[in-house]
Amino acid sequence: MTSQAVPPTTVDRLPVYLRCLLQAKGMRMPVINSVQIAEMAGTNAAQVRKDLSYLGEFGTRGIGYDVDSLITQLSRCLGVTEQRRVAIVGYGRLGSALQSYPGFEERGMRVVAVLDADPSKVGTAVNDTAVESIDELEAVVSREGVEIAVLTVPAEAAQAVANRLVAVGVGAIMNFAPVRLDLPADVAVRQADVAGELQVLSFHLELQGR
Amino acid sequence: MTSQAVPPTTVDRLPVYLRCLLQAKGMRMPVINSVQIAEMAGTNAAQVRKDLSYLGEFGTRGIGYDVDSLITQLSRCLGVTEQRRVAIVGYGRLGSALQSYPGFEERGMRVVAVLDADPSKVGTAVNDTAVESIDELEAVVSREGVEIAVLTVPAEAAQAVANRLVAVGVGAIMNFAPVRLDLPADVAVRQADVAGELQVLSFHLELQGR
DNA sequence: GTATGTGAAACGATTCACAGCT
DNA sequence: AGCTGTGAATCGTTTCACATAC
Repeated sequence: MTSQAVPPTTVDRLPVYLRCLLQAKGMRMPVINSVQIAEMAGTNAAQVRKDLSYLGEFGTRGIGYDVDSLITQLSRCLGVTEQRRVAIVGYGRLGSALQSYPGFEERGMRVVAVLDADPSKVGTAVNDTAVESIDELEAVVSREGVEIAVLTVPAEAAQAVANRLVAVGVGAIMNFAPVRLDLPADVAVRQADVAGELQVLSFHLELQGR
Repeated sequence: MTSQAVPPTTVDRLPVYLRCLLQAKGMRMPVINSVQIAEMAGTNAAQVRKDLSYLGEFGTRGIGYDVDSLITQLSRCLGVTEQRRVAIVGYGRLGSALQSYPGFEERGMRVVAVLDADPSKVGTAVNDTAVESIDELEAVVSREGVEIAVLTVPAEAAQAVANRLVAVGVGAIMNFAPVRLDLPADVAVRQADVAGELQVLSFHLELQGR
């Protein structure tokens, strides 16, 4: 039923659509159409319809999309009907900021473990989760059933830690260290590089002679 | 000299190339070729050459690229030969993590101002920068010559704060709030949405039946 | 009448393959 | 001989426009 081969560009937009639909639900809209979704998401209606059509036929011609049912469908496609089990590896400033970010729970992400190499940080309790030693990485990942890891360790450590995560079965990694990870093709990796993003903004300023 | 119309996909990769070159410089490599850059950056050689060719002719046939001079060229294109003046707006956990991130300075970004709406945070000194009131936004931006703003305010406040930033002449905004900003076309905007990124990873897990 | 779903057209990005320079 | 720079070919994405369904 779920057609294979959803284009990557489409996948990147799905979380945006889901956010818009939740917002529409918050505004008590029972039904929404592609023009409205596009407006909220910052794209155009044709794009919205094409994107959704890769996942199935969720709309009703002449009417639009039922907000609740489209939320259900998108959540299913994104695999966030159950909370995903997330570990934060590296409890520095960024790691701790992410650990206490309230936006995760409501979007299907539960932080179930926090790891750090620094013994002085280990044992610190944050919310209901304690910081555990990175030496215990394998045990913690198994015990908690970690599915996604967020890497906020120093750049030098990132590859080694990623290797260990993959070896214990973690299939998805979001990497905040400014290094490219070399991992098996079946592991999903997203790279976050804030300084790099700022440089892209700087490029645009430069173009305008600023 | 700088040819117009560099494809956006190319621009996104330029910070990656610059990072790789700095790494090569650190390894005392005087010269590098497109195969080596590609390997470090996680692309292929043809892509690297095409990308660089949009910016100019920086290489020497039969030899490769002089590392130092390519660093200079890329830094120039990205507009980071001088430090860019950055303001962090919203001194919550994420804002404070970014404020103290050491990776900015070495990549051409200087945090010159930190703003927050909470009076209890105002006046707190961090590094050499004090947190100032968001009421003073216009004055601070002018005084410090802010070029790029990093928005780490609550989602509800993001659009209003962004409007004020643009009105005082900020031309580039990196937005961490999970809302699409509606701004004039000449303002450069990058959206960061960590929860959304994690949902994309979740999609890939779901595909593999995980 | 209205809005979806989708082939076809237009557009943009990546890869190929080689001429041109060192 | 070796590596860049680049047209041409391929591939993927977006947009158009309309048949189809309500």
